[in-house]
Amino acid sequence: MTTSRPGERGDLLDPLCPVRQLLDRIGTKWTSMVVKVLAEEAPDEIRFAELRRRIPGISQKMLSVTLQSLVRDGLVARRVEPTVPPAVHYRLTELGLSLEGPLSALRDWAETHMPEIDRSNQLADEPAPVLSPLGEH
Amino acid sequence: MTTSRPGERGDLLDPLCPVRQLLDRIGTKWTSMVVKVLAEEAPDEIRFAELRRRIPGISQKMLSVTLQSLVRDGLVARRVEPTVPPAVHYRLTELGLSLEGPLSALRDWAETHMPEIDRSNQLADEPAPVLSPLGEH
DNA sequence: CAGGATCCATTACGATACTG
DNA sequence: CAGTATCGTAATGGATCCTG
Repeated sequence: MTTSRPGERGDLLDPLCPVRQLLDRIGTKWTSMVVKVLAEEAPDEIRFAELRRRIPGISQKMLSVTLQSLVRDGLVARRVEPTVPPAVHYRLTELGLSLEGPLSALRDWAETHMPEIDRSNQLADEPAPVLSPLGEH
Repeated sequence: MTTSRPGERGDLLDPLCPVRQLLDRIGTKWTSMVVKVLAEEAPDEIRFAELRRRIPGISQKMLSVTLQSLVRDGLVARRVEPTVPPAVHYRLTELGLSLEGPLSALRDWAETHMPEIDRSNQLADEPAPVLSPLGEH
């Protein structure tokens, strides 16, 4: 997301507190939604195409790279059935499941309070309020 | 972060679930750390320079834009003492404080489990393991 | 089916210099 | 002191085309 990862160079002086590292992973555009679907709608396993269907707007490529990242981080397990064509199944690992707690807490907060944040932004966008509105008749 | 904000165009078709919107804000590089310092080390208010001192590595500019974003979102309040030179104080709003709960839960998870994620990545980096290690003597 | 490879637009971030 | 302005770079994400 914001701190480098592919380059792997340049973050030599970063504090890199753990939460920052974590946000660099789950903060990418589709990750939180992929985890959510895996947690809430995939009791057992789910296939690539089915997962994609449940995430409106995600492209094949983005789902692919998002899943690869999650697999690499050990949050998601990938199982290939060597048929032709292949069938690939994904599920949360125990580690991934353990993340669901804090993550759903954040989701709840967001659902409750994002409207307030939106309102705050709207206020900031409006032209500066007139102190004594004499100009209006 | 990942979904547009300045452009404000192009996200016409995004699902934009609340948690995504939230992560776009708190997921930027310095935001979580600024909130943390405000929550844990600034019982009342804290000034710009003092805040900066508590966040090693942040530049003047990045602290500035991060704070502006937080103020605009209504998570942080800004108070200016009109002296010369000016003294500007920041503190979390109630909304910002209410975010601290979920956020610290995420922090705790990160401190506990990031090492596992790191190990998982190291495993992924190593050359593929030999199935029957006969080549080693 | 489940990706990989390319190309391209936008953005986030950093470094530096300047100001009321 | 607390910013703003400008510039350059790297990286994210989208669209499109190709394949075992």
